[in-house]
Amino acid sequence: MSNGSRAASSAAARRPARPARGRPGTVGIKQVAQQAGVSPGTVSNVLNRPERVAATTRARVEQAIRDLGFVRNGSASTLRAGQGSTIGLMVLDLGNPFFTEVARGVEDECSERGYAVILSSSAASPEREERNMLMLAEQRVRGVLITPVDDTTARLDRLRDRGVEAVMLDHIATRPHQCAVAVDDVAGGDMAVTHLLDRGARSIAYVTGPLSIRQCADRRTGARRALRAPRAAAKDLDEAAFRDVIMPTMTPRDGQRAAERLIADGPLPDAIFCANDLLAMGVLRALLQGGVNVPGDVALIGYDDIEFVSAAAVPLTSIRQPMYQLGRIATEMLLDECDNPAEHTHQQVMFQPELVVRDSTR
Amino acid sequence: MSNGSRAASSAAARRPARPARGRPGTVGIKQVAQQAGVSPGTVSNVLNRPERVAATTRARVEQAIRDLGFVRNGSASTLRAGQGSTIGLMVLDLGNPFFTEVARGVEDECSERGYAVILSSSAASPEREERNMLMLAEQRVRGVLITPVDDTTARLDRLRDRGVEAVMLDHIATRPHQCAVAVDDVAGGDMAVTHLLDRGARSIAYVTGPLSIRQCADRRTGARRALRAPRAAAKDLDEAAFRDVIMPTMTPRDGQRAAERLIADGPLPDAIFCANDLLAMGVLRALLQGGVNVPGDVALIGYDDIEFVSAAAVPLTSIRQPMYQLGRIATEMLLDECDNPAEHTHQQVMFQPELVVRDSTR
DNA sequence: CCTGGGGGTTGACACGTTTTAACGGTCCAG
DNA sequence: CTGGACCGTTAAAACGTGTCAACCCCCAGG
Repeated sequence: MSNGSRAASSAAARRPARPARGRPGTVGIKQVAQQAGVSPGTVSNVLNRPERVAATTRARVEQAIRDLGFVRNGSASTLRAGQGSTIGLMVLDLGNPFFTEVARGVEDECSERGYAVILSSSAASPEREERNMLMLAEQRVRGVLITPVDDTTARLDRLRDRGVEAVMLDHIATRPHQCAVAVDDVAGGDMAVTHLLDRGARSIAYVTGPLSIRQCADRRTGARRALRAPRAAAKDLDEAAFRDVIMPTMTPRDGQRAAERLIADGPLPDAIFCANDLLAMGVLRALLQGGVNVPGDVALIGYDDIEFVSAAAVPLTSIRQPMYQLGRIATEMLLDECDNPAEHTHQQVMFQPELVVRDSTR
Repeated sequence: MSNGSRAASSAAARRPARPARGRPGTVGIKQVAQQAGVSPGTVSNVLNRPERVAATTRARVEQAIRDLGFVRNGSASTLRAGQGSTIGLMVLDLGNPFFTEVARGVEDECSERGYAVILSSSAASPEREERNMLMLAEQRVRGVLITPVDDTTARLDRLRDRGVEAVMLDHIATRPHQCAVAVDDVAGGDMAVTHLLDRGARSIAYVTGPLSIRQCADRRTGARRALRAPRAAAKDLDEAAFRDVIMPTMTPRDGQRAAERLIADGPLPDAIFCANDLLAMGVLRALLQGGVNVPGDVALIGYDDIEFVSAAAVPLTSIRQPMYQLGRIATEMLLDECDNPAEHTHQQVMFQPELVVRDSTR
């Protein structure tokens, strides 16, 4: 479908015979030892506990390492040590900017601490999640950061019995002996609707994806909570002022259709709250095309605060989630758990979202 | 900065003592063999060449594997075999939707073929690239997909000498004995400007990032080529109709500033070509705010065709790059090179971009 | 001069798997 | 009845590193 036509300018050169210097990777700890005139054990010490070896010897070994271009064999280390220095990251959907930002945080933290990240996407399929989890287990990852596709608790417990720690991402832990990092979606929904009420809205539509998605449901719960709060009661408002528009998916196109439906169905609400910035951008477009003034006639607020909403025709107010931080903190917790499991206490960190006000509600 | 306040609801449960079933991961091929009443070698055969072992024996072994929850130790396999089944993916910037899409393609292809992906970001820093490359080498990856931060050819050659194959992503190979996959940016620039000319534009501004970025420079080259083409000459146009607006970075904010400058500087061009959709969205916003009609007064075209441009106030025409395909094909080429290096021919595949016309040039 | 001690280094073994040559058993053909 | 071929299985030797007990040497103290 979207594949550009491929023009192979493949003049293509036959691979030249491998350089004569022998099979690659043959430079091991032994060769280094020989070159430096020490025993293999000493080389290993230089690599892992440099303080135990005399400065002059160390220098000699390090020189030999450089001369020979030695690179430590991670498999052998891992095999011998019983544990490696890689972690697994299993996300729901690589196409979603949310997970991309999380991944960025994870990668940065790992890179700084000398860990490697094995990336894996379940693409929301339990089978694929299962398959990739097995692969991670085979790789003997130190731990796993996972956004579970459904209730994966049983699988995670099995993993942990095998020594693979896990931290759940953007998901509440169902068991106490489990780390989890999430953002408070109920608070986010509350925050959004409270803001709309403060701006004078007296009727609100909630444009969302399926309520079977936890995030959509939680944000809705928060929204309705805001309508029961004293602040709303003082204005003589209640949940009757609230209306759902449920779409099957959460793309801009869905948002557009939702707004068209709202326009067709009769009197517009004062404000629209979208479960997602992509939906919000679609809604915005339909409203503008329909001659509706934003925020004059209808105020609009999205969720996630992805980069692009500030560049929309009317910059969108949104609820910001600390996505990058989410990744970093989760990684920190996981590595802490790995490094000293003895005194590690399982935590369930809940981040608070943040309201970012822009023109669409001003 | 952007970290939501963290509210640790860390009632936190002390980790329960490890289940008594002994150290985890202790289930090896030996235990399976004992349980099934065969020798370790047979278990290995069941795992790797099932056809060589009698059906009944195989069933017995498989049952034992299930009963014990055995998971093959990848490190040991890799150590013994001398090569594993992971590849490295080194991108320039995980925040860029372009690389995200590429990564999605890579991950899908690998997942299907049973490979694991180690994700790594150089964040445009040569030091970090070097550091992470070392890590990949230690992991004994089968090969590397890399978007080089600068001229990394020397490093890549060293890698290849150690048996790590490499395919360059979105970059032209400088040596023939090297695989590379890229998109033809010159053609893309040509395509964009040709389209603008066809629509009747007689003066064009090119809003771009630094021309030291290859992509920006190539697209510009293509744009100017279009102005020298017969089609342009027939309309009595030449390169004088072309103007650069160079910004330090390529965010929506930069685009906005660029457009403001164009408005301030005097007569607007008939059309604006942006090196990037993010820039284009900023330009669009500034134009609309300034009361400029798009496409009536000024036509606008972006580059990349990221998902959001179709949801902009005026849906943007853009040049689509087959990002997902780029990742898949590159992975295919790399794995092919790994699987039979003997008869592998190095290819340099150049994808052709595609024009996607929307309202902003209609 | 002898002894004790300690820092520095050594060498052998273990990690879990794959591989290969050798082995025993079975069946068929001579 | 016997020799050989074939099939399935086995035992043992690697892969490259980390660990640890033992060892060597040199020096300080007796």
